[in-house]
Amino acid sequence: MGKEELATLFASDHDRYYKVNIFEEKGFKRQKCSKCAKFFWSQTEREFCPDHEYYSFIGKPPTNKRLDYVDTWKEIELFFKSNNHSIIRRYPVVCRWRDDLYFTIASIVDFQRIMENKVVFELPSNPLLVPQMSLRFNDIENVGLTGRHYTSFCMIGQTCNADADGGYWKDRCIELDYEMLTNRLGIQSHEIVFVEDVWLGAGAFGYSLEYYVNGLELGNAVFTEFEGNENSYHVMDNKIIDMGAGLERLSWITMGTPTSYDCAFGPIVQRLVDRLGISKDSEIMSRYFTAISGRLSEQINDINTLKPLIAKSLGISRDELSKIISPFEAIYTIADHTRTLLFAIADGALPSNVGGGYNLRVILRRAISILEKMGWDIKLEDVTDLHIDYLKQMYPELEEHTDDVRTILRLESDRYVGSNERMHAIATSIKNANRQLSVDDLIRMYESDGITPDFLERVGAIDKIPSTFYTRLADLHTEQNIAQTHKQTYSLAGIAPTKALYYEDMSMREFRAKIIKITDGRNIILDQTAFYPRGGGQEPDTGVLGGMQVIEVVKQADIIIHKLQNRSNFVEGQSIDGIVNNRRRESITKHHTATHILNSSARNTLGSWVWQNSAFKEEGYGRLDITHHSALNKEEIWKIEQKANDVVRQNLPVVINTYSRGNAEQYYTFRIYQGGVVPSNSVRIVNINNWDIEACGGTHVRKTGDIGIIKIMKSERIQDGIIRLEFVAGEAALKYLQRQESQLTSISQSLGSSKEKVVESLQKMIYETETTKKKIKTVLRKISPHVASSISNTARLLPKGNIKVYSIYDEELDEDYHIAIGEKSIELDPYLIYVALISRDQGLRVIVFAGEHARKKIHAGIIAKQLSIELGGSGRGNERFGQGGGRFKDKIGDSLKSVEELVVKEFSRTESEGNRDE
RNA sequence: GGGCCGGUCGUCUAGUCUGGUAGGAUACGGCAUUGGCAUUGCUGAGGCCGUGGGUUCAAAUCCCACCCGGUCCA
Repeated sequence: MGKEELATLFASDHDRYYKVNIFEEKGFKRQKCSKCAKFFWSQTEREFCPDHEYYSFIGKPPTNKRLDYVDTWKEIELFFKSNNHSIIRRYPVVCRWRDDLYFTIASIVDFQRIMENKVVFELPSNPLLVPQMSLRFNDIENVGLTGRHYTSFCMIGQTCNADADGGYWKDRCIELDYEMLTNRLGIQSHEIVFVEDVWLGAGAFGYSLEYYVNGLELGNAVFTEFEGNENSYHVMDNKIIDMGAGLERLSWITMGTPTSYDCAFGPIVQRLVDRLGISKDSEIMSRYFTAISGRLSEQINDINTLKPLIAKSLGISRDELSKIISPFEAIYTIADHTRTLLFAIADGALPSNVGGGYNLRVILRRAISILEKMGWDIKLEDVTDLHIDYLKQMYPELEEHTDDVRTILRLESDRYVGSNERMHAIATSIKNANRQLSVDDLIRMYESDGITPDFLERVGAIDKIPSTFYTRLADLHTEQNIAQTHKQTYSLAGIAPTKALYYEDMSMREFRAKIIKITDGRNIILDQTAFYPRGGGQEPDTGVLGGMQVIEVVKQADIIIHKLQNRSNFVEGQSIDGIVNNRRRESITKHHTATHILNSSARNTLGSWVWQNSAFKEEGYGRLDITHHSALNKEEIWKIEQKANDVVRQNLPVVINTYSRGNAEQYYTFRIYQGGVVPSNSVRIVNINNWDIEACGGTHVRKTGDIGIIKIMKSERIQDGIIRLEFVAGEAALKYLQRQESQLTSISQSLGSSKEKVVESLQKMIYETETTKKKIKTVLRKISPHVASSISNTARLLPKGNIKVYSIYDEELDEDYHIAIGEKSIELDPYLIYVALISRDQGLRVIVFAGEHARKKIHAGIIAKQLSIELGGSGRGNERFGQGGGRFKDKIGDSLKSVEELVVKEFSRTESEGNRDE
């Protein structure tokens, strides 16, 4: 079902879907927009829906209240609190509870969990209100320019499950919103317009009412009533209201400032304006942004084409307008970008070149380049401090991250400088080389070095940007194929959840259970089991079930499936005994608890931006990927290891309890989601004496001392922003250390040294090898004239052309020697042909030199080639020098004999050719 | 998540397509010119061509894997 059909469906019964009590009570009438045919409700007669209106509130807000950003929130918070809503702390902007999103893009996302490809809603309270900071990067170009676009904004989420305790449906929802607008914000009710719309999501849909004041959309109440598809749908058991309203806009409507940025970033903008000494023409600004609001539409979404038109209507030149507006556009953009970075970094995201981090790096560099372009000496981290100072009233947690945010911003700013220097160096070399660049060159430079054609044009490396550049670039990115990982699933309809004995008693290794179902003779489902299934990065248990080997255990929903190595002849209903491989489970368990300890140890050592990215726990070793901006050095690794082992030695208790998700999140914060998405309503919290607290379904030791020792084997940067630690714990650590020692022992034995002095001995050996190499070179240089002259004397004179031939087979010296000697020999004797056959491990090498006179008749390359072919290989070269080789060592004698013959033949050939030429 | 680019004396780089003695610049050492310096000339030292495999008589060069750095897109 498409959006249009849905709209028709709901409009056909608008009294059922859109009419709410308050409309009746307050005299709102349904009307049709004469421009776009949308239906809307308002108290006054209107020709158009608010989509076609100017922002008439700019300069003259429709209320007597003036509420800045934070005060607007406080007002709304108070209102909903007094109407039985729980006020929920904001969720992180980094969306750790959904695999399909990097960032939280709307308030409703907080309460959505994906379970088996279906979205389910889980509200920690009902009804509730949340000031959810949300990040969106799809409209970056308009940020700072339009007065209302952001990369981050606060979406006030009024969320309600209509069918749960305390729930309400559309009448109450709109009544509350109406009251909020009129009583709390003081807006005249005849200014409010509700527009009918529909909402269509994955597997669910509903209708919505958007509310506008003076052309500005303030909020949208979505009523998700149905689930299913066009062919079959039904009313949901738990209908959901998702009302989202932008705090920036709610504040803006009361303030009537030129832009909403003046509200959201009020004190920040003011400080920057003061510091930079910018003068403000409020009159022109108000008129300009009012004009923008009316003209910016889907037809004209490029603000730059609008600017000349607006300048004309304001009666000033384009330059004059630009002079007034540009500094503010810059300040607004910087304020927006820094606020987004502040929230993202505080919540544990890092700028990088992959994943969501890329968006952060883009806006960070964008902000810096604006600062550069304006010539302003302002640091991003100073702006984030201003934000923190303002927003801490609403979001006190930001203050804890002040230093960490500064650290990351400084680091990234420095990286930008480095990358900028590289860009300039490349541009300069292009300019100096005076090379013409093709469109392909430009595309390659952009994609692989980040050098934009705009930059090249600005610095004068190219004359102008080829017209085809952007279309070519767009073409390159239209085709994208996304690889889907396929997971094996079993049809398990009607099977009861397996009782997880491994949770009830983590020490249980033997149990008796009844077989519920068998497929393939190999996949066994039991009524209960002590086998831990694969999950959360922990490898499954192995062991024995009814005498058969279990090689794999997986969990699908709440059902655990055991895979046997071979087909069994068990029957359903039979009772069998299970035995879990104890050694394996113990070792995996130690590695798992060690992962938690290391994770917190890394965060304490490195900084609060460290989160677990993923982890893997095997019998023999563990792997922990953490988010961190730079590769680790030896000292950092040692520190992390040290702290982790301190925790082990303190023998802290590991306490596991189950909480409801809402309570766990609000009490322990989102730090608990290190392992990623938890797909259930109750959360198992593993608490290592408050050193580390994580939501985790894995098996753990009772006390940290049980781990024995944790040893980090290595760290590597697997991608930008992610560091992998590989480690061993318990017995695996001991084995690792023993292996290391035995290697060290054998190295020191080979060196004839002791383990204590092995480094010293090795360095000495390397030094000796190097000096020996040098000595050989010197010796060769010194003796080569003497060897050359003796070669010249012993060479045999050929019957023709005064040419001498020297040939040798050498089993001891290498080609470097013969190249040096050959070179020297022909220099000394211009009539000489020097041929060396050199033995190698397998096969042999041929070196041929021809002196200055000899080469007039004899081509060294040809001699080398022919000799090599005889020897089962091939060769090449020029008149002076040729080389080649072959495999047949047994033909050396023959070849050596045939050298003279070959030379004579070659001589006569060139002789006759020479005659022909004459 | 999907791509792309790069890694060669201390530093900057040519050579890679098309396999054949790794070359230049700069800094460094020595000698000469000079009262001294700048300069200039001559000369010397400095390279497991990121690592490991493969192909080949022969690999900086071609193929594969990995490591390190950079970058674009979703």
